[in-house]
Amino acid sequence: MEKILLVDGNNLVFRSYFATAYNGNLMKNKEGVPTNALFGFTSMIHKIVTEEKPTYMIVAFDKGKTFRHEKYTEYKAGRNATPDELKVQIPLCKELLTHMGIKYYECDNYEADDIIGTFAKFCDEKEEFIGTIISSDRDLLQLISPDVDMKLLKQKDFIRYNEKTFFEDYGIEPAKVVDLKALMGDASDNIPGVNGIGEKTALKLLHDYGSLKGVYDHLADLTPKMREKLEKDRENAFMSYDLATIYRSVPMEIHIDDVKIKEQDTKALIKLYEEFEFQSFLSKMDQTVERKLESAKIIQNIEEIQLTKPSSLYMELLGTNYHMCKVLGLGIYNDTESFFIPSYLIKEAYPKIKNYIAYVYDLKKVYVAFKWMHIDDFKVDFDVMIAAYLLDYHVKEDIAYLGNSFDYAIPYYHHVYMQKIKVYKEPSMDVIAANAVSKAKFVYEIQKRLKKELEEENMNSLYYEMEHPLAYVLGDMEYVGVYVNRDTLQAMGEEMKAKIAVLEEEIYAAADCIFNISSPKQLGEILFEKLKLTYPKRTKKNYSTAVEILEKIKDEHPIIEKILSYRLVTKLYATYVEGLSNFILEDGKIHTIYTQTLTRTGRLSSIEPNLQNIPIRNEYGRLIRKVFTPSEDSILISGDYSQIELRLLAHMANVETMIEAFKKNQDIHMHTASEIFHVAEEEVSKDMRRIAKAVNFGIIYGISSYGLSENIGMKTHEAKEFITNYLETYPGIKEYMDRMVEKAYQDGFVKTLYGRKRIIDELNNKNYVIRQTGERIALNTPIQGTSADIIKLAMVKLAFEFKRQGLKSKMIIQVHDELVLDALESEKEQAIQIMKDVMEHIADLKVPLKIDVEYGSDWYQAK
DNA sequence: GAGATCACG
DNA sequence: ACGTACGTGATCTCT
Repeated sequence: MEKILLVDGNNLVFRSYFATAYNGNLMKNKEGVPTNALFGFTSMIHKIVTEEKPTYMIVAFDKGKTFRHEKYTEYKAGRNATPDELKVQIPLCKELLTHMGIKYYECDNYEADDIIGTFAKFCDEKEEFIGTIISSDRDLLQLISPDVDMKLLKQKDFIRYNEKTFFEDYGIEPAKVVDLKALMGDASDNIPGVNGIGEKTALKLLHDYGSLKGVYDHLADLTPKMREKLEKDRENAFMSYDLATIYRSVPMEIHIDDVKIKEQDTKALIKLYEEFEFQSFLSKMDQTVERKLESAKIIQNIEEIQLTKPSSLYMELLGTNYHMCKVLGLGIYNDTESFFIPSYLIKEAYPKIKNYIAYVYDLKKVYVAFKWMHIDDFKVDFDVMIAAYLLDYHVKEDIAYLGNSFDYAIPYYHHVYMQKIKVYKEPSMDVIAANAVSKAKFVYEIQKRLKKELEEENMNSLYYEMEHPLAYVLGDMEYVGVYVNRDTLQAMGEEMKAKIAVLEEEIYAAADCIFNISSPKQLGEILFEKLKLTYPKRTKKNYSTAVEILEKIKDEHPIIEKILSYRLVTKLYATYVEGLSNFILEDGKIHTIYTQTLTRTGRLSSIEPNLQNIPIRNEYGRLIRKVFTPSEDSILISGDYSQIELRLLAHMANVETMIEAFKKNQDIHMHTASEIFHVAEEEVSKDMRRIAKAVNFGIIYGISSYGLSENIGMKTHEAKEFITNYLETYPGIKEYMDRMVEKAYQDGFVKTLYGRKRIIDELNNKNYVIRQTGERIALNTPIQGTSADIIKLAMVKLAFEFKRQGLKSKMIIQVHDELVLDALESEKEQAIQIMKDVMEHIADLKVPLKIDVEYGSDWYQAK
C-alpha cells in the first residue's frame, strides 16, 4: 500500500501570505520581490516532507478565472481578489516544488480543491493507494473516506481526521460536510447557506434528519421559526450544496510515476534560496556543492609577514565557546596584502601585526581568546559584528549570515567544522586558511559601508562611546570569571538528589503508578484523566501542567504539592547544580559569555552558563547563590538600580507626581496605590500595593487588561478598570503612550534615549493581534532599551574609573540592572563609593537614579 | 528541532 | 470573534 500526499498548494500559499503579511518594507529580496508567502510556503513544504516522509506527493493549485459552476460565478468572484504581492510569488512556489522534485498540478478552469478531489477519488478506486490531504480548509473534509484521511492544519498544530475520528468529533459522516455547508454557509468562500443557521444548529438538524434533503423533507417536524428560515432560503441552500461540493472528475490523466517524489536539484535550490535570501534554508542545505573560496597564502615563517596598512583580522576557532576551545588561526586581509597565520605562529607573529589590525568581526571573542593566549594588548578600531547589530542586519555568531546578506559566498561554520551536531572536525589547513581569509576579506570590505551607515543613523556615539568600549569591559568580566565553590555545590546536589528520590516515591504512590513526572503529556493524563482532577481552563487540546494551572487545583489532591516540589528541586538540580558544575574550569571559576549582539532591546544576554537567571525569588533556590564566592581577601559587592524602568517612564512621560515621589525616595508602588485608590499612604493595604505594583509593571510592558488580569488573578473587566483609573490618575502616561504608538506607526521603529533603534515589523501586520503586540513593543522597548543603555554606559565608566584610580576590584557579573563586583576587602568603601557615584550619575534625567548596595562573602549575602 | 516549563530582569 | 503582558537561556520530552 502506497500513500499519496495531497497538498492544497493554494491554501498553503494564502496562509503563508497572511501569516507573515507583506508590508511594503520587509520580507522582500534586493530586487524588491516580496518573499513572505514563498518563505512560509517553503517552510511548510519542508515541514510536511519531514513529518510525513512521503514517497508520492502532489501539490494542487488553482488555475483560470472561470469556474465550473458558471451560474454561480458571481459568488466565487465575490471573494477577495488575490493581492499582487501574492500573485508574483505563486510561480516561485511552483519553481521551488520542481527543484525539490515534487509534482504540482493545475488545470484550466479548476480549483486546487477539484484536483485534490480527483486524486482522492483515484485513491478510493485504486486498491494499492491511500491518500492524505493536507490543508487548513475544512471544505476538504468531505473527501475523507476509508482510503483517504486528512491533516487539518491549525494555527499552531494540526488535527488528523479519518472517517472514525471525524465522526466522533462532528457526529456526521465526512461526506455530509457538504450538507453542513449548505445549511450553515461559509463566509470565507461566499457560500450563503441558510440565514440564521450556524454550525451548532446545522449539526443538530443533520443529526436528526441525515442530510440536507432529509431536513427539507421534514420541515413539518420543525419549530415554526426554524421552518420559516429554511423555507425562505431553500434555493440558497440547494445552490450552496452545489457550491460546496468538490468536483472529483477533473479531466486529467494521472501517471503514478509523475507523482513519485524525485531527487531534488540541490544546485537549483541553493540558487533559489540565495536569490530570495532564505538564510535559514540555505544553512540547512546539505551543501554538497562546495562554495569556491580563493586559496589563501599560509605563513610558514613570521619573516614572510608583510603588513603595511590597516587590515582586517578574522580569528577562526574550533568550537563556539572561546574560553575553552582551540584557536585554529588568523585570516588577515587588506586590499594588497592577505595571508593566514596558523595557530602555532600566532604568539610569535602578533607583534608584527598588532599595529595594523583595524577591523574585526566579534572583537570580544578575539580579545578574550588572545587573553587566554596571554596576549593582553589587543585593540581594534571597529567591530563589524557590533555595528551590523546596531544597524539591524542579520547578525549571528556565524559571520556567514551577515556575509550572505551582502552577497559574499561565505560557507556556514557548521558545514566546514561540524562532523554532526555537537561534534567538531578539523579540516585541512588549506580549508581553514581559505575560510579565515575570505571572512577577513568580507570584514575589510564591509566596514566602510557600516561606518557610513552608523553615521547616517546618528549612531556614532552609541557605537564608539557605548558598545565598542563595552566589548572590552565585558571581555574582561568574562575572562576574570566568577569563583564557584564546587564542594558546596556538590553537597547541595546530594541533598537535592535525596529529596528528589523521596518525592518521586511519594508521587508514584499517590498516583498509584509509575510514570515520567517530567513529561507534561504523561503528567497531564495522570492528573486529569486517571485522578480526574478538574482542568481549570477552557477546552484545549493538550493539558497544560504549568505552575499557574497546578496552583489552582492544589487543594484537590496532595499529589499537586509534591509535583510542584519535584519540579522545583529537579529544576534546581539539573540547571544549577549539574549545569553550573559543567562550566567550572580548572581555575575554579565560571567564565560566561555575554552576548552583546542578540536582544532586540539592547540588553545583554548571558550564555554557557547563563549567570543572569540564578535563582533568587524562591528561598530554597536562592541558596544556590552561596556557591558564588569572591577571590582571596575579597568580598562580593552588588549594586542594583532601584526601579530604573519606572524612573525612566516617569522621565520620558514627564509625570510630575511620580517624579516627585522618586525625588523623595518614596516606595513607588505604595505611592501609586495611594493615588489610584485615592487613599492616604498610611491606608494602603498590602493588596492595594500588590495591585499597584502589577499595574506599574503592566504599563512598562505595554498593558492589556487581559495580561494584567492573568497576572494578578482577577476578572478582565476589573483589570480594565484599574488601568482606566491609573491612566486618569496619570494623564501624562496616557498621552505618552498614545504619542509613542502613533510615532511608531509613522516611523516603523522606536528609539531609546541614546539612539538605539528597533524596527517593529509587527505594526505593519494585517493581523490585529500581531499589531497589538507591535504596539506593546513600541511602548516597552524605549524603556527597557534605555535602561540597558544606561547600565552599559555605567559599566564602561566604572571600568575606566577603577583603572584610573588604581583599584584592583573588578566587575564580574551584570544582571540587567545589577552589577556585581569582586572587590578586595581593603577597597570595599572606595569601590562602593565609586560604583554608587558612577551608576547614579551616569545619566542626566528628571528623576534621580538610585542604587542599592549590598555585600558579603558570597552572592547570597550580597543581595 | 520544537514545545513546554521555569529560572531571571 | 479573536488571543494577549516586555526581554532572555537551559533542560527536558517527544517526534
